[in-house]
Amino acid sequence: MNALPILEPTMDGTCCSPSGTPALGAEEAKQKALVFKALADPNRLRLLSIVKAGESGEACVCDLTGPLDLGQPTISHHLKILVEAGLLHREKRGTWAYYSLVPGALEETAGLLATL
Amino acid sequence: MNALPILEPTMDGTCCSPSGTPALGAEEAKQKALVFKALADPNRLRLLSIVKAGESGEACVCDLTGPLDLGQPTISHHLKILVEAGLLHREKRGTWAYYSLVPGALEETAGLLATL
DNA sequence: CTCATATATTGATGATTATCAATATCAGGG
DNA sequence: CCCTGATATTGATAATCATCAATATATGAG
Repeated sequence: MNALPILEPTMDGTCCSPSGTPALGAEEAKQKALVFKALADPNRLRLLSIVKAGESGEACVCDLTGPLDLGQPTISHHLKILVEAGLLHREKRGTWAYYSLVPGALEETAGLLATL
Repeated sequence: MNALPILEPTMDGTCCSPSGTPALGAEEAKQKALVFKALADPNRLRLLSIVKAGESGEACVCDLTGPLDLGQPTISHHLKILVEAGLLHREKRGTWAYYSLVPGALEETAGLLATL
């Protein structure tokens, strides 16, 4: 029920994949796939993009329901997936929930491709 | 029925997304999501990894059915998806089909994250 | 041509997912 | 306390997807 530390150290025994990575193990692959799963939806990519493009670096749900042609519950659902993937950070201020990019998360995800 | 040139120039009117990208359009997001969809499966990540790790930089289907616990038709199916996403290249030599990484494809995909 | 082997395609099935409508929670104002 | 507005959760449904069994295609050997 809580966010998985997907982008945290792999914690499956081996630390940091010993440079000359031979091939991807089943468990490791499953972890990495989770992040790409979160990115595998056009609307979620647009959500990330809008959050990133914003002046303040953050956006509330109400800023996001407009551009995308989706209902509010669906937006909330997508945002939750992005948070659980470790890509977005959620901060509740008053009635509003503000979402912002987790610093370095996109770069780290790009790095996953280099270490395949 | 043929491979989509997903990683080719965007060809949706605007060329090269004018540096200060404001936000991701619906069409653009759909295209980018296709590549991440291809990466959003653990077994496909492992296939990419094995192909990449191979000495010769290529692998035939018979090299891939072993490590993954999947039937041959399923492997073929996953490979097709990776080819259509522009990540793998397929070359038929005799009875065998050799798959290799499309040069620069992974780097280009990593770049997609930077230009969200 | 016939056979054996490697790969691809088809069709079916169970699992996952995206979406919405309805409802719940939660904070602030009166 | 009650109301309003913002966001989250639940339950249902349609679509997509991963997998397999069966079959098809294609290539080289004899």
